[in-house]
Amino acid sequence: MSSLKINGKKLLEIGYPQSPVFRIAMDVIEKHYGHYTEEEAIALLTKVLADPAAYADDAILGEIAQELLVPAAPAVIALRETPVPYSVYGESYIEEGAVKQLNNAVRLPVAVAGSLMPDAHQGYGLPIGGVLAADNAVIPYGVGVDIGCRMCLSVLDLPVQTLLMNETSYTKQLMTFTKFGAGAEWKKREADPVLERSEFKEIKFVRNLFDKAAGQLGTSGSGNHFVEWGIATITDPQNEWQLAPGEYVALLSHSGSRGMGAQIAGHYTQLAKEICPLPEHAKHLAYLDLDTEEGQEYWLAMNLAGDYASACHHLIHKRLINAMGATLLARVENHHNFAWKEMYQGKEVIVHRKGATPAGKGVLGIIPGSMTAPGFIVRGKGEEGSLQSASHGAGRLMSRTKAKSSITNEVLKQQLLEHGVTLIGGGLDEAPGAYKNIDTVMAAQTALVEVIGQFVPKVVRMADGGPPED
DNA sequence: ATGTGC
Repeated sequence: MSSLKINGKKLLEIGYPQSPVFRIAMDVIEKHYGHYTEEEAIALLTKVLADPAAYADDAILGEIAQELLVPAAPAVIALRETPVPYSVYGESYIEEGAVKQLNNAVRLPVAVAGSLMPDAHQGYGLPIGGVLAADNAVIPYGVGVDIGCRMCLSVLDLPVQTLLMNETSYTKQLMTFTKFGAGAEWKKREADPVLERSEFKEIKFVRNLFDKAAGQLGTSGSGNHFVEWGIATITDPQNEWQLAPGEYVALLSHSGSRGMGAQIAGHYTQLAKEICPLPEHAKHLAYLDLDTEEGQEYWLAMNLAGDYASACHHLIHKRLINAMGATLLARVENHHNFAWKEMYQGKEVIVHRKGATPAGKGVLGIIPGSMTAPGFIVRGKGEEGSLQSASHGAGRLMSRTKAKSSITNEVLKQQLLEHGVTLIGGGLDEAPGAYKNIDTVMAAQTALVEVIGQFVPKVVRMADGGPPED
């Protein structure tokens, strides 16, 4: 018995789509029509392609026909040749990969304007430190994997000397009331209004995340997340709280929406990629139209994740402030991975900030440095060029892998010693040397924010160093 | 970033 094998090129010539049907057609011919000549087989396949419905119930050819009846994948959406306007702050400090990514983003059909912050570096889709305004559409990876990743600073009434002279109780409470690590959960759960939200009932995908969210409330996760005690210095006499300029004990935290947000990000970006196929080099920028059910659902889920991240910070701060018997004097907090409905040139747009601090006129924010470098309390200037945004930190100088291979434990220890910083947990990938100089970054954005105070870390807790290399 | 896979 001879066994006929159909050439893929022939299938293309007669108009077969490059889909699973290719493989199926080849297999069916080889298995059932091995005695045919190539001409006969091609004639048969041509007839099936011309009218697949007529063959749908055929015992043998039905397999091919049914695959042909599957609706074709939507055509790839082309990027525009001409970008919309975009600005770059601190261009000389920004790696090429980040600029290339923004260049794709400002060519999306829904793009309105873009901006790159001075701490920008390459990410997935939109770069970290990237800002993009879109027309009635939301890009899940324009928000990022950690939806609602944010900062929270509490300025307290504790005497500064208590932290500088004896940090024992600060360290002890940090160990008791913070929890780090991927998947970390508290054994004893706390009630919180965010867990009562109707989205947990109304959105099917979100419903399944409730248990994880309830267990992880008030935890910090891993990576660059931290909770730290330090000294805040208020420098602006005209500050919003009428605090006397000077030094205060303060608590600073950095974390996001934990597993819940990560699952939401993953689910809706997958959905976006199916609905909105973009060219390969821009595929992670897939967006959801806000007038669609999927877009609406993501918007609600994203906002829930943002509020959940906020609740996590508030619980951490409440527990630590209570444990120290302190009173809250001032608080500054902001998301830096999120999307907002804002006005731009008289029109409502969706502003994505992925690793960028909102900096509308008079809006307060906190931009952290590193575990040994100061962070800054800032007041936005409402600069339209940056879409009313600023950097979200110093930005990475080295990738995690590069930091782990080029920074030593001795160097890190020496830096901590020099700055009088106690580090609990943490890995070399988060060492100060892995980050850009925060002063340089701040100098590149004087048009975007004014500094009204700073924060110097003293006792820092992070997740233990990353998992062992494979 | 997340606890588990182009």
